[in-house]
Amino acid sequence: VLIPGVSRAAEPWPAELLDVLQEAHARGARIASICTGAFVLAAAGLLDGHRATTHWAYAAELAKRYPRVDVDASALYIDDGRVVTSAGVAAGLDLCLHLVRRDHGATVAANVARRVVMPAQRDGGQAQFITYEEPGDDNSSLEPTMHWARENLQLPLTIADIAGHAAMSSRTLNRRFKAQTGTTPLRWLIRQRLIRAQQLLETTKLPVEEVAEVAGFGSPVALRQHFARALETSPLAYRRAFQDPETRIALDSSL
DNA sequence: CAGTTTATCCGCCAGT
DNA sequence: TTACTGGCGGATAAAC
Repeated sequence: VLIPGVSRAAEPWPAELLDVLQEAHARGARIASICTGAFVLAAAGLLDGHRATTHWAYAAELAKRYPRVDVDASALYIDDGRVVTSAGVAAGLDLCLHLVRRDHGATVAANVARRVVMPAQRDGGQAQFITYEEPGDDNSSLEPTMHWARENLQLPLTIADIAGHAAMSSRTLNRRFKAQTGTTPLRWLIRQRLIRAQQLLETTKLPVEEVAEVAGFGSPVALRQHFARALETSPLAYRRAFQDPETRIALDSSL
């Protein structure tokens, strides 16, 4: 069940709506909200005791009106298992893509992202204020460097290497990276490597050891640790779940 | 999994 | 004066 951004003028929400939401949640449905939709979920009590986010301009009010909700205004979206909330409308796209990735794997998500013409790289922890479009004509964009880094993931890239490619100091790279993407270079790099590893696990039969190497993790241990932290699974379990996305989707829809 | 080593991040600040 | 860069060092996170 997806609650989109709604006008706050519509409060109080119809009791029937809240009932339906609670009922859906009780029988195991996954509930998501975009932007101010989080207020509806909060009113239904579905966010009590959970971490959640909303548009940055409303975060303070949400936290104040619903003290039992752990509001994190800095996140793009927060997946708390059964309940998923996202920041402003653009972050809603990230949330939807995240759900696709969770259900169908990184390869399918990448295809969807390409089809709807959006970049597929943002994770939920990223800051809210970042735009999709690059400044454009000015030459301050880090896009070429990020592209280069993605092409060379298998190399043991350091921040100094990346800064070197961008022809600036590490200190400046850090600052500019944060301004343009909302994350730090290393976090971004690890996420790119994880996505690459996911795709390799889905579409190839390479042993985990080689997947780790090709994705640029220094060791299979590093891959497993990052996998566990970000995806809450192991590489092998992930492969088992997503090895053949077509088959899996067919099976799911036939159930 | 825990302990150690190494790399990254970020506030502060001086320089252009 | 404003806008930006980049070195320094300690807190913190990643790699080993």
